[in-house]
Order: sequence, then structure tokens, then C-alpha cells
Amino acid sequence: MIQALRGTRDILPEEVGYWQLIEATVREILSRAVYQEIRVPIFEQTALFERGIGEATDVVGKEMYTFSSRGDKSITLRPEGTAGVVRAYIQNKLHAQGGVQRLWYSGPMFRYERPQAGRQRQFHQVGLELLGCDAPRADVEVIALATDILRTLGLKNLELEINSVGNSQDRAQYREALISYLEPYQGDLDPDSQDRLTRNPLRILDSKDPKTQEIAQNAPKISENLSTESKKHFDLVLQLLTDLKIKYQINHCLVRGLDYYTHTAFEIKSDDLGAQATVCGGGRYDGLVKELGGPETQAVGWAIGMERLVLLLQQLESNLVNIPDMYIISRGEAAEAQGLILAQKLRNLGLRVELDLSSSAFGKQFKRADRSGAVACLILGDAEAQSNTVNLKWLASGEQQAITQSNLLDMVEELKLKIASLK
RNA sequence: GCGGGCGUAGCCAAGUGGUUAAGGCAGUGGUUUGUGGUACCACCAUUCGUGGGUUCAAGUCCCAUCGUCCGCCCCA
Repeated sequence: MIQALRGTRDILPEEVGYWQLIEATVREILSRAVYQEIRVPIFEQTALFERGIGEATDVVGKEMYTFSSRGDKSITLRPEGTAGVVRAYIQNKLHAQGGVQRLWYSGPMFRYERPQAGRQRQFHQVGLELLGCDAPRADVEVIALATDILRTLGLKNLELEINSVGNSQDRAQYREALISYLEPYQGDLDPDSQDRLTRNPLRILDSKDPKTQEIAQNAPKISENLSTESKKHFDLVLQLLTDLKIKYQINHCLVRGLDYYTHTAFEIKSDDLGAQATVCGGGRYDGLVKELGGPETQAVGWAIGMERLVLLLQQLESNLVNIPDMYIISRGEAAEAQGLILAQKLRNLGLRVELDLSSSAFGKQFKRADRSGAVACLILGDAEAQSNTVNLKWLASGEQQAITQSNLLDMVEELKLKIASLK
């Protein structure tokens, strides 16, 4: 048997309701903030990600699905959404429309990693980018929308962690300071961190190795090494979060894995996800648009991991499967035809209607009507077919009445109310 | 890429070298050929992820492989 590739999976009907709930919530909340959806390709030239995300990052260094297409172009399945959106922003000259662009996207992303709970090779993100604004209010708008979405979905026990990594000069200076602090301890660091000492020293800070953590504890903190301008930005972001009553935790060690972040970096985490605790991650990326060949443009954004959100939602909500309002059972040639017609008419009037296609004994069909979860049931046999009537039965009470088919259609609004009250 | 656990039906499982692979849920048929939710009965794995090997004998032991889960790493 041919099975799905490692790290990919099918989203089956019993799960898909959670996805639809998330998608509808995201769409609603973001459209209220006047964000526009953008759809970009899921593969791009490899160079886009190498330049955008950074050659030294793990994502680019070892996790990309890269292949060459017919001809010689190197192509990569997108490992994240921002680079592609920024490419589209530049290529389509969205910046020329002036002002701010508020965009959102969703879709599959690909990273070649060892799968575990909450981590796949093909996974899905919904993300948002606010381009063309450097105000701290933009950072906070974006964070507030993320927390709105998660709160509206009913999630609790989430923690917002935030940090500032400063502008590029701040980072360069801090990098030097960090290296000179860490160098004397080089031999005591875990092997991965030793490796990163020159390549990507900021990442050493959130190592989980106990000894490295101990050393990192007393390392200079980036938030204490910011320029006055960067510090002002960060302080204002924190102030505005407080004004909006959004709780946060400053995490001095929070350094995100993609190179393009500047100033604000944040993650929203949950304790209920095991090792892959981050549901939403994002931050400001003031240099990326220019780096990719566009005009100097400041921007902020985030991405939410759909699979992780679904995992959290499944712990809360149950039974999001599609259940019919009404189940139609019929037997006999004429009755079966009428049942089909009635099903279509009722559906067009807004009811969820499941039609039993079996032609089996009424007893069997009733049994299935029960199992379907429907509130009401329509019965059509030879007698009804002849008189153009139908028996309407309420499955919980057993109460049943004969009415003409045209009367049934006339009273649909009344039926909807009764069905809603019995659900 | 590294370390560890697991893999028996659609789902949950018993089984720890001796030959008819328990049980439950779900499903299908019947008791009940126009009235269900209960009850009872029957059916539902030539086979234990896959491929090799050891043995008189393998779901059970060994090797490989695939998948999955938990960590590391990384991130959504």
C-alpha cells in the first residue's frame, strides 16, 4: 500500500470542523481590522529564502525542501510565509499604493524535520503582515489581533513572551558583547552552543542545556544594550500592551530563529502542547523588504501554527462534525423520487438534510435516522407518495404528524426554530 | 541528524515460543417485509506494520525496514 509521506497527514472529516472554525474566526477578526487576504505560490526560487530568512539559520541550512526544476533553477517549497508575501509586495509594487498594507495569508509550509507531536513536514500556518509602518502601535495592533483570535476561540492558559532584539546596529554591538562574555566559558558550553558561538551567538541564550543556561543567566541582556531609540520603541510597545490589558512576560532570552527580526520579537505559548509549545510567533522585520530589493519599508507580522491550534482546540471543544437537521427515509419508487426532490427543496430553504439512499426496511432506516443525530425525520412511503403528503416525526418525542408536502415547505421557518430549540 | 518507547480488525485492546488470534465499541443481517433509540442472535483478522532469519513450532525471539509517539535540535 502506498502511504502518505512521513511528516504529512490527512485531515479527516472528524477533525476538519476545528480547521473550519479557526479559519472562520481568523477571517472575521482580521477583516474587521481591514486586513486583506493575499495568496502567493507555495514554491519560490531558493534564493528568496536564503536571502530572506538568512543562510546561517537552521531553517535554511538543513530544513528546506529544495530541488531543481527541469532546466537548472533551484526551487524551494516555502518553509514560512513572510518571504513570499514580501516578494509579492515588492514585485506587484504594493508599496506604490502608499500608506500601510495590511495582509494575511494561510496555507501549507514545508520543513524537512523529524516529526513529533505538533510538528510536521507539511504543516499549515495562518499569518499576517503589516507593511509600511514603524510605529509601536503597529506592533501592538498585530499582537492584539493574535490574542483576539486565540481568545475568541476560547483558549486559556496562553502566555505572551516578548523581547526586543533592537535594530541591526544594536544587534551587531550586542553580538560582540555576547561573544566576549561567552568566550572564556567556551569549553563549558554544550557542543551545539560552541558551534554557534561565532555563527549565531544569540541563539545560545535559549539553549536548554543546564550548564549553558547557567552561563547564559549572567550574560549581558540585549534589552539592556539597546540604543535609546530602540529602547523607546520597546518601552512604548510594552506600555501599549498594558493599556490594552494584554498580559506579557519579558523573556530576555527570546531570540527567534529567523534572521530578519528587528526590535519586537514575541511568541505565544501554551503548556498543553508538550515540547512544541509555540502557537504563534512573530515580530518586526524592518530590514527585510529592502534586503529583498524593495524600498526601505518597516513591517511587523506573525504566524499561527494551525495544527498546534487544532490540538489545543480539541482539548476544549468536542463534536464539531456536520450533523443533519432532518433525515429523510423513503421506500418505493415514487416515494424515493419524492424524497429526493423534497431533500433538495429543503436544502435550498436552508435546512441540513440527509437522505437515506438504502431502500431498506423502514425499521433500518429509522435506526440510521437516530444514529445520524438528526432532530426530525420525514417518512415517505407508497401512501404518502400517492397523496403528496409526508409524515414528519420528531425523533426525541416520537410525536408524528401527516402534512402535505407543500405545507411542509411553507412552514420551514417554523421548523428551523423548533429544530434549533431541540438541538 | 541523535537518543528512547510503541506497531494485533475502522477504533480500544487480551495475548510473554505450542498451533481454533479473547473481549468491547462501531458496522452488516435477523427476531421486527410502514415506525427507531432497548434487548437478544448471527456475521465481521487464513492473520498480528512490512521483509528476511532462528526454531519441530513465531503475534511472541533476532535482524532490517517503514510508520508513529516522547525527548534533543529547531520552530508554527
